[in-house]
Order: sequence, then structure tokens, then C-alpha cells
Amino acid sequence: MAETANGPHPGALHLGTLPTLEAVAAIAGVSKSTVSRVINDSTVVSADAKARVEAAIAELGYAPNRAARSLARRRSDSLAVIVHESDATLFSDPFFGRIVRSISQALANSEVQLVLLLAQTDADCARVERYVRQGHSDGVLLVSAHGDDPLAIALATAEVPTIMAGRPLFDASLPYVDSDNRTGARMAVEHLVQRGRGVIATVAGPADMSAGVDRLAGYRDGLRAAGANYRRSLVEYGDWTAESGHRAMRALLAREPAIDAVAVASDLMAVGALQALREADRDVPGQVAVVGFDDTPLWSWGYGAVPLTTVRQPVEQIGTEMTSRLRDYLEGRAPTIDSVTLPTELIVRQTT
Amino acid sequence: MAETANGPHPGALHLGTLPTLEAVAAIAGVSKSTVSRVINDSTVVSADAKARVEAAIAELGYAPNRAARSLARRRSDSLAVIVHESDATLFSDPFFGRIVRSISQALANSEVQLVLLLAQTDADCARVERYVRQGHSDGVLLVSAHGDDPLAIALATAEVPTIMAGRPLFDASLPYVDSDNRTGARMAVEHLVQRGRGVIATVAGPADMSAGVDRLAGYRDGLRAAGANYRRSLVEYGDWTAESGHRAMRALLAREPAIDAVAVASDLMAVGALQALREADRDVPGQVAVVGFDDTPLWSWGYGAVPLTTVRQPVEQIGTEMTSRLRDYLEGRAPTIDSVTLPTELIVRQTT
DNA sequence: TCAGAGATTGGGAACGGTCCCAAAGTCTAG
DNA sequence: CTAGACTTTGGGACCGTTCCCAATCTCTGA
Repeated sequence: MAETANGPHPGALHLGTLPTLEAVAAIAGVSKSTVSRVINDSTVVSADAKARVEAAIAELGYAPNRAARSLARRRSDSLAVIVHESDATLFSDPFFGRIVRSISQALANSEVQLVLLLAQTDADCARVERYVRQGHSDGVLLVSAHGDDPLAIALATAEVPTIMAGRPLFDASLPYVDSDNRTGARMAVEHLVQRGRGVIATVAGPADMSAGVDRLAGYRDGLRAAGANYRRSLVEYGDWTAESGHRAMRALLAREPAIDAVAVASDLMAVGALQALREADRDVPGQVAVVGFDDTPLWSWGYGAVPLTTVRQPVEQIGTEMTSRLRDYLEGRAPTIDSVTLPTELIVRQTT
Repeated sequence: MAETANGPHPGALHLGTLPTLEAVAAIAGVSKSTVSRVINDSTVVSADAKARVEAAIAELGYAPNRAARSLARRRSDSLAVIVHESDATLFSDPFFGRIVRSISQALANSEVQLVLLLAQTDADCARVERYVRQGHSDGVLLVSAHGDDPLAIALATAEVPTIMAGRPLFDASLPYVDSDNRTGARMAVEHLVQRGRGVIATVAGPADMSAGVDRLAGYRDGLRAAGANYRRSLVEYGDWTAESGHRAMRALLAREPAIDAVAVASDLMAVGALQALREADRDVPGQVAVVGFDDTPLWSWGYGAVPLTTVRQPVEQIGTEMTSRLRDYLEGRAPTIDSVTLPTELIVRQTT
């Protein structure tokens, strides 16, 4: 440490030679202030001065120093994307990747940086919370696996503008962007009813996550709407993994062999369920119809099975919507951050 | 813009109240310099002063302002992770997520931020290059899908310390961390030979990516080592997707129905190949043995098929190794960034 | 002709750290 | 007792912006 502090820093050598605002001012023959005005699109600059400054900027390849700007503006021009998946279970779930990618894209043509913070252990959470609390980023996009995320609660009490992906279960007053899980699940059941299925089961998600809870509620809505013949609900819970879907489907078949349809709360669990059905020699969709949820690109195509009928949720749109809402607030275009629920859509393929 | 510049910035309100180094100094009854020394672990501070400063820091909940520190140190304390996947094909590949996650973890208990930059279009690339060139981050971790990535070439010529995931095909002088694809593929073939297979084909990756090229070379190495009976190589190319694996496997079967083993250059392509074999009524591993490559957690477990024998590459280790090598250089612990090739490992499951 | 309004511009004090340099204090050896 | 070395401390310039304030310049209308 002492060594690097004294000697020149090898990786920072090129930084010293970067052009500054002063240099631009000197070349353009104006003051720092004027250059600053041009950079920040202030209208009170004469066309002449503006042209000279722009020429100088182009000549030098100047770009403002972020650190200096942040310091003066007292704003970091960066947003923290916190991904909290305490469980390695969700490792293979492309949901996180898709969300992060869409946030990144939404930020692409702005000056705002995306600082990615992954939290898995409790120690990570504490570190992340400290980081955010210290005002190192202007706002937070929280992508959490959990309905009762302690991190969410912490951020809700801190004064950091935050928006979540997915409705928090504990009703903090944190704004969120979610997809309409309940209606989506209801549509899935209605579709199964229309196909003439009589005994409709479900593999539900965890009861401590809003996506799990809402999709189960939608399943029940669907049964209720279908009338007296559908009064009996058949529920087994999974944890989003394919194995859990496999296990749940076996349990359902054991409980009620007459099942002729199942609404599964995620595509990945549906993959497991399909495997269980194959092992039980049930033809899909001949004997049992299956609907998934998510429309995960790969799995929905049905490798190792028939292309999956599923409910699509607009994952990318969740990311872009989160980003724009947070930025609208930060940049004063909106007085508050409001929650929103985006529509889901039934995609009929070959398992129903 | 003018509006937010004049009025108070809603999202930045809390920033104004954060404790500063001066405040700490005042409370501890020492100078700014001394506080700075304590923060930066300078040894030339008396135990007494150090204790007082630490007490003051704890009392105020002080943390240094990143922007101010960056400005003074002329260093950003952030690393850019650039993910360049020009092709949405690779969308579902968890490789990128795993790499990013491991980099993040490697950075977890340091003060270094991870700034994520995703590039898909050419415009993205240009923007990313500009960003990096301007010295906004101390170094770059480049995770690229392409062997001849223009971004890589640009960074190689720029003076930004950079390390790549995967050997670049064009031999820029960029350092990289890669896994030993060639040896891995050879081990796969040797294993098939040991199992008594006689006609061993391969589904290769793209010829313009080092992973594709190296794994194909390893396949050929394996055949050559197996002797005269194995002189004939059977190659079809895929593009890492399951569909392409499916297509390639069908083509191989058409060319040579006597195939009794196939080394596939990725697990995902192996999933497609397995599907093709199932459609062709070949029993796996009875009639045809299959080896994949990657050991992708989900697919290797064999949903919709038998658990896949495969070659494991240490994806997470690639991420941590990239990070530590880059940091060793940046912090003056290493004079240069050296490339390294990490060992791969054959994981025998049930498809061979 | 000239006051006053409006449009431009420049000067310079922050912003919150780092780090060079010199001053003050402490100790050892001659 | 004191020069010289070493340890510890404080002062203050500087990093590259932003933005407030005052100065200058131009133009209009009485």
C-alpha cells in the first residue's frame, strides 16, 4: 500500500494526460465557466462561443472528468443494481440476467453508470446496505429473490430512492414494477377449462414470495370462475427449480391420478413436471395438459419435450420500466415513484 | 436540465448531510491530514491519535466520499466489466452470468466497484470504448463472445489495463484467462476410446472462436493418439445453440450411420444432439455415447434426458483469476498481466 | 443621450479528499 | 549539552468540475 501510494501508479499513468476543461477553455479562448455552460447545454452562450468551444472539445477529444463532476454536483450519476439471491438455487434462472440486461440497455444512451452489486451472504447484504446508505449512488434498482428481503426493508427506511423488481410481500412502502401474475395464472386456468379439462392441479411457487402467492391466487380465481365443477383445488408447492417441479408433479399424481391438466408456476418447474409425467407414462397433451409461466426462451421451446404453452411475463419491460421510473424521479420529472403492474399474456403452444 | 440544475435535486437531498473528513478531524481534535492517514492505514500515526480518530469515525458513521477520493488520487477505484455478446443467440447461456457473478464475488470485500457495461450493437461498442478510453475506470475485464472482437483490438491499442475471458483468436497482445479446452476435448475422446467406441464424431463450435477451434483441435488430438483405427474425423459445426446441435447431429448420422460416440463442444449443443439421437431411435449410451463440454449445472443434470457426461471448465475460477491478475497489476504487485490456462476435468455421468 | 433591462461572460469559492513539505517533538550519541 | 536523526503532526496546494455573483456589453425606448 505504501509502495503504490508513493510510486507512480502503473495503471493510472494515462490518466494524467487526459485533457481538462481548462485546456479546452484555453484553446477556445474563453473561460472555464463558458466551457462548462456549453457542456451542460446552458442556453446563455453565444453561438460564436459555443462553436469555438465545441471545436476545441473535438480537437482535444475532451470528456468531463466524472469524479470532479460528481464532487461538484454532489451526485454520482450512477445507479446501483442490487441483485439479492440468497439461494444458489436460482443460479441458473435467466431472470436475473434478463433484468440486468434490460436495465443496462435502458441506461445505454445516458451518462448514468450501472454499478452492479451482488449480494448472497448476510455479510454481502450489510456491505451493500452500507454502500448505498453512504450515498455512493443516486438510486437503487433492487432485484430480489425474496418477498421479505431485509435489504428491501433497510432501503425503505434509508433515504435512498429505490425501486424493486416484483412486488414486495411485506408491503414496505417501496415502489415496484411487477407483472400481473394473478391475471396471468387465471388466464392459464381459463384456457385449460376451455380446452375441456376437468381436473386442474397446480404446482405453486414458494408461499413467501409475491410471485408464488399471486400466481396461486390467480389459479384459485380461475377455478372459482369456472364454476361448481371446479371447486376442488389441487396444490403442491415448489421452489422454482426443475427438481421441485418434478417432485411436486409426482405428489400431485399420487394424490389424484385423474388429473388431466396442471398449471405450473414457472417454466423451469414445468420442465420438471413434464419429466414426471413422462415417467408416469402420461401423454402430454393427450392425457395431461401443461401450462408454464415466464416464457423463458430456451425452456419454452421444449428441448426434451413438446414446446410449452405458457404465460409470458415481460421481463425486459420490467427492467426498462424500473429504470425510467427511477430516473424520472431523480431528474425531477416525477414527484414520486409509483408502482406499476404490467400485463401478462398467454402463449399457446403444444402442451395444451 | 436547467430545472434540475437550479432547484435542489430531489434524489440528492440526503447527500448534503453526510459527514466529511473535516468533521471527523474536528471531533477527534486532529488535522485532516491525520484523519486521512488513519483511513489509509498509514503507519506514521500515534496509537493515541489513531484511537481518537477511529472513535470519531464510528461516532459519525463516516465514510470517505468516493468522488473526492477519485479526484485527488486520480484513480476511479472501479473496474469495468464489459460483456460483448453481439448475438442474442447467447442470450440464454449462463456462462456470462456465472463469470460476472464470480468477478463480483472476487471484488466483494474490496473498495473496488464493478461497473457493468453491456455491448450488443456497434453503437454500444463505440460508446463503451469511449467510456473506457476516457479513463473512467482503472481497468477492464472483457467478456466477449467473439474471437476477433473489435472491442478487444481497440482496448489492446488503448492504454487501459485489460484482461480477457477466453483466449482471443487474433492474437492481440491482450492477456487472458482461459480454460484448457484442447486438453479437455482430448480427454473426452480418450474416454470414449476407453469405453470401446469405434466411430467417434464431433459437433464443433464456431471456427472463429478460440473455444471452438481449441476443442476441435483437442478432438483431433484424441483421435490421433488413439491410433490408426481412428484416423477418420467426423466434424459438423454448430453455433453453441441447442438447435444447431440438433441439426449437426442429424447431419452426422446422415453422413455416417455407424457412429457410436460423439464429443459435443458444449452442453447446450449436446442437449440438441441428444434430442436428435432420440428422434433417430438411438439409445444413449447403449448405441451412441455422448460427451458434452462446460458442465453447465442445469443441463448436465439431464432434464429430458440422461445425466450428461461432460468436460467441466472452471467458469467461476476464470472470473476470480481475471480479477486477481488485473488487480495485482493495478496495485503494483505484478509488473505485467500474464495469461493463464486453467485445467479442465472430465465428469463421467450416464451418457457414456 | 442615457437609464435600465437583458444577454453574455469571467472570476473564484466551493466540493471532499490526498499528499508534499515543513514544523514540532523525542531520542540517541558524541 | 547539543547536533542530528527519527517520529508525528499540521498547513495548504491541488485534483477538475459546478455555479453563484459581479462585470461587461448590447440594445431599446423615453
